Amino acid sequence: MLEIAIIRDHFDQAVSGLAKRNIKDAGHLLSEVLDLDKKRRETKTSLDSLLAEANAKSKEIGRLIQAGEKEQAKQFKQETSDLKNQAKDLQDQFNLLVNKQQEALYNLPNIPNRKVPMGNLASENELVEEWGDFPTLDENALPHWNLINTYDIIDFDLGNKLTGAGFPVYKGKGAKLVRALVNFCLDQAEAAGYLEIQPPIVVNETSGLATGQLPDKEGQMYAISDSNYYLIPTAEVPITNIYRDTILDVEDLPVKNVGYTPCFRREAGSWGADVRGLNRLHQFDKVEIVQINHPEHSYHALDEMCKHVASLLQQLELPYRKLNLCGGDLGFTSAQTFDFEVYAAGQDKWLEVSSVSNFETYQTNRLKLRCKGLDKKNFLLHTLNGSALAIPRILAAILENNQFLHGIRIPEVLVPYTGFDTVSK
RNA sequence: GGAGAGGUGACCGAGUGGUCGAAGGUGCUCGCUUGGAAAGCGAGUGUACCCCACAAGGGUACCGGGGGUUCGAAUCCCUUCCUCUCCGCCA
Repeated sequence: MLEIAIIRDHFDQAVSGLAKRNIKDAGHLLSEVLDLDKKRRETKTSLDSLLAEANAKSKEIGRLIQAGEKEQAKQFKQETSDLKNQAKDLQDQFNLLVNKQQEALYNLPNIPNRKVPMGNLASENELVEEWGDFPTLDENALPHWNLINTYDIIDFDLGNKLTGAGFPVYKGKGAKLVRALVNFCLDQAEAAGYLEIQPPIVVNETSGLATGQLPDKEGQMYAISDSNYYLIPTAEVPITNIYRDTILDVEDLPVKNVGYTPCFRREAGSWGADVRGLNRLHQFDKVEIVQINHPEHSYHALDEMCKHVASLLQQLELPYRKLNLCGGDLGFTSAQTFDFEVYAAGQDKWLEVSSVSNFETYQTNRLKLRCKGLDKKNFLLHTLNGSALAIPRILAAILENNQFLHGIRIPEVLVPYTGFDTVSK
């Protein structure tokens, strides 16, 4: 949720920022919010003074009763009662305005950082880095959804039997590869100073609201019936919510957490012919890095997190490209996002394996995650997160890029984790 | 799942309708004291919003969450969540 103070104090910047997202009437939307805010404050002011008067009279009643002046007290009671009735109406008005303002703010996306490029389509994302050479494959090279059958390491039919589409069963070396990748990612993050967290993978409604999955994106999460619990779509939700309603000290910063969790996504409506095999799943494994940082250092942290992701991909020998997402492609809550895509040679496609974002105060405003400054004043912190990494697509690229005639070579860095260097029949 | 107890500020812990944003203690900050430290003494020490210059100052709300009774509630009533103890069940 945007801070009302930002809209109030930097109106023009907010308008031009939102314009990058192709929101045409941004100026109109924002002035509406400011109008509501103005009314809200005016109502608050008169409500408060009414209540102040009623409180003063109430106290007086206490004194009058003790002094035995019953008649006077009786009259004050009546007066106070009237005041309270007026206050009640104002209170209702005030609550209505608060809700309206909040709703309006919920519907406004984050303001893109000024380095976010203009653009509407994914094709307009800015290529900022490219690494690695494309593998040269045999002409009989296969996409991973064929390879996994050949070597019997991942079984979609079985998953279908147990659950449904998008819930694969990993077997033998397939299962081992997943475990190896998770452990590799966790170890790398730990070495980079991240504290490992193993959170619940089921969260309540409050948590979903705080990180913004609710109320607008219910379609993304699986809800558990007969409770207000949800399966998490990413470890970001439980890990970030650890810090909901907290005030950190400057010395606590930066907070760096990493967590491995399965992630569950309904992906309602996004199932298509181009989404095969491991490219898009309803359940998948992901290692997520999260940082909470001082506003002055958050963009440095964003850079640091990108370098971390790049290092993982390089060690895994996967050719990748890094994209600075344009306004139109930017996630609702993000101020700036870099996507990492690896090249999967078997299907000749770039697969998004990591998305690293700075949310600035957009999340912390709802989370009420603040920091006590040296001047004793509280201010909102910045949150950042990124996948490091999304396992199935990494696995897909490894399988495809390292295939040879009778097997698949495992990247060297993974061998200590897998215990084998080749997948073969 | 059954029975009972309880949720108060950073922490411990008073408070059963009026002057309680909340006694007392601990912790923390600043000052005095000291060669230095400890002890001691004094002052301060929550969050959000509103007025105002985001100053000083003032106001409102908040004693797990929500609702109610009352002129007035941390205190009474309803509801919900959570914690603890005992019993049962169980990886």
